[in-house]
Amino acid sequence: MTGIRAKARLETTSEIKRLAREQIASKGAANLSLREIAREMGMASSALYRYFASRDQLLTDLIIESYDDIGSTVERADAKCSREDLAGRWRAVSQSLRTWAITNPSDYGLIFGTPVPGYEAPTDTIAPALRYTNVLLRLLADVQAAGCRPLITVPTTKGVSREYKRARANLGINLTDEMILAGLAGWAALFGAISFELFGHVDTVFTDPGAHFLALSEMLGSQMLGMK
Amino acid sequence: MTGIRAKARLETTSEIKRLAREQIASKGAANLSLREIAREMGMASSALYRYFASRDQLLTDLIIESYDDIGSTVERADAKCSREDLAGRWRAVSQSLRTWAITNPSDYGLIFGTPVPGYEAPTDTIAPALRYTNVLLRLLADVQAAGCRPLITVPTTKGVSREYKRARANLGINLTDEMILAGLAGWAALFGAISFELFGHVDTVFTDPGAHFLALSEMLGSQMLGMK
DNA sequence: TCAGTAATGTGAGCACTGCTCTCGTAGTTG
DNA sequence: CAACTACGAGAGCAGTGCTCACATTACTGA
Repeated sequence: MTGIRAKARLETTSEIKRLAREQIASKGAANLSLREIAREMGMASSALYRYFASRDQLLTDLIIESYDDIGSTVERADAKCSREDLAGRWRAVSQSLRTWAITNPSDYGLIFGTPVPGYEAPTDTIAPALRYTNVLLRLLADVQAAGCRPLITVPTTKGVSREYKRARANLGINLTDEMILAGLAGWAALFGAISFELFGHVDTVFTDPGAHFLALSEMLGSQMLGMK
Repeated sequence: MTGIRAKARLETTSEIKRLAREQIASKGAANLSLREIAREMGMASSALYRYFASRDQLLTDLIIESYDDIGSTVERADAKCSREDLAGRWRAVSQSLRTWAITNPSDYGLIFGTPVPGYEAPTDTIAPALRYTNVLLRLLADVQAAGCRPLITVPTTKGVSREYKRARANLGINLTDEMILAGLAGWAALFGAISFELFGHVDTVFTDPGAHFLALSEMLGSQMLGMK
């Protein structure tokens, strides 16, 4: 059963992934080299294909792990707060997002950066990708249930409410149009700010982007989303 | 002066760039192959190095062109509006941003996607990169001058106003803390939303992301930024 | 227990990549 | 017209992902 091979396989697999992450961090996903991994491990490059069908498969596995990592990080941050402390939960979630992104910049790039054209995200990635999303959705539901109202209204554009109706169905939630718009706006602002910071678009403007990010998330939570 | 060579050089250079963009669009920046470009042009691969010092140099040149392209697109959209029509200008700018991104997805990815670690953006890219930013900054300045006030206040976090003071100096602008925060929030939300859409993170949620984007930008402009 | 099977590692090899170097040719310029 | 320089060709180097035939070695069922 749990013989020598099964154990060795696990170890080899995770060692490959570890070295792959190292390479991606130092030289970028584009320059990930299976041969170099094999060299570092002292084995023939062809042996790697016993563990991963291709370079793309290895990358996909790393992406799934990263989704799970950010998912559990955000879940933990949210779980630490009292359920009624909505503003505190929003703060915890947004801070944990940025912290995770800064700690694992190459993983963030892997997930939220430029995708490879034609790379169809395998279905295996969908569930892990939903974990961090669900934390926000649950928070929004709790906000709505607590009677908080976002400080905004939805412009009466034809098609918008139909689109939001569809979103409710697809995501299995029951949020008002205002809440959906406000939630997506906050979500987009957080990730936009993190991407700007991580991808080097505000280097010349800020010296302490964290201070701005904190102000941003406070503003989004308390004022736009109306959390108390 | 303007001999046969000078003319041929311009033509060859732009033909290389054209084919490069084609390749990036179909196979991604990571899979851009100089040899394939040479093959398609019917010339030796080594000849390409008379025009671009390296693959990276070619990519850098493409990035600069893209910055200029998005910059002029946004400038044109803004210029079409009456100066006093602040809400109209915001709408025009944000719509032109998304339209450009959707029309040129690979260029958007090149600029706003995952950067290559260690790739130091050459100084040549700074000026073109500021063009689209400046359109927003001028709009924010006009909004402030018109007496509009964003519907938000800046949380009194220590360090934030110091940071915004620095931003004022670095960008050569004179906006209030509220306006800076609101402007950056709106900016981040727009790009966050575009990135989510383009990089395939809302595929399963929306069928017409444009409707949501319009609602988002209207909300950001009229309510968060307080444009009239 | 022991033969058969399946998992694992090897090394050669194919077709590709970016890039360099030498060498000949053909525009340009004093 | 001679000297110079820009340009293109082709060979070659070191690297890549991936495949395949071939050993070896751990597991497994009779």
